[in-house]
Amino acid sequence: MKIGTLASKSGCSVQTIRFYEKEGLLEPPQRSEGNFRLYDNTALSRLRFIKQCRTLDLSVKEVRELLTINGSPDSDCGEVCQIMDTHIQRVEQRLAELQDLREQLVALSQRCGRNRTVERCGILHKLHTKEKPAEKSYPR
Amino acid sequence: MKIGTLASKSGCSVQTIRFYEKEGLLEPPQRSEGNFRLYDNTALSRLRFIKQCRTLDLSVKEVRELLTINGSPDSDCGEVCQIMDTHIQRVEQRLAELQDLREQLVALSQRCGRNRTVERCGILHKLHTKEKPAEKSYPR
DNA sequence: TTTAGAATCTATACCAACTATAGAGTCAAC
DNA sequence: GTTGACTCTATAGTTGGTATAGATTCTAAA
Repeated sequence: MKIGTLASKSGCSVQTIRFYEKEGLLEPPQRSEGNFRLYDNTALSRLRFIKQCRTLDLSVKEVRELLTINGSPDSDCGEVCQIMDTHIQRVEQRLAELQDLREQLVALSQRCGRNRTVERCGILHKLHTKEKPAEKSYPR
Repeated sequence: MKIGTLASKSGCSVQTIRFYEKEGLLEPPQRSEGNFRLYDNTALSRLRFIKQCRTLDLSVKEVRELLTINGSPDSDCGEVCQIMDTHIQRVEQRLAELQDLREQLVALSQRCGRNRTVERCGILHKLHTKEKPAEKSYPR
């Protein structure tokens, strides 16, 4: 099948498929006489695996690692578990940060009784607070 | 004060300050004879305001809007409230997505009893599931 | 058979919000 | 006068794609 067919079967865009190839997630496929990429069902499976991983927010690098590990079926799967655990921790940390952020935002939002002048807006006032805010990081 | 001093007083890096200037958040400051940027306390306040907003994950564009609004103290603050409300909704949506994601990841992680071969790893097996996953978006 | 349109190709630029580097210039102290 | 800290501009890199441009290739109707 050509790239457009693979795209609709996988739910990835054509550009994304080419991008994954460039990133080494998909192997360079065969080419037709006219230089069109030709895929088989193995490629489709692999692409679905990749998409599944990306839906779970694993990075492209992690997906690449998982694919490599997957290529040696007899080694043990410790690295897989490791990657997942690390990822879960990342997600949980971000979750905590966002919950905290949400609270701050809601509290801030309530400081304005609405329909005030800019000069008297409680939100802007609070944002102008001089305190050096505590160091917090919201990466990515 | 020079840019390094402003950086340590504000908690922003020197490069970030120059970046904010390029992005129109900070006005181009005076320059010394040797072409060094020279800031006053007004610039420091403004930068702290910007940092506060960024800590709350408002986009640079939104911060620029807030700064503009802030420049006309007599107009009403409806736009401010609007920006905050929209932002809160965004944060809440992302929060919901992440919670869902976390559940999926934990469930997936539990499928491997650890110390298996790659071939028998429940995580990898599940990731290879052929089902076309439901459309979900985790933007940004 | 011609020809229009769809699909594909490569290469490049763009997004956000910085961070990092190179190579040059400025300034203070010893 | 020279070392070293600081600053300057300009450019590239980060992540995971998306969006072009311009050239080919293929397909289907006239």
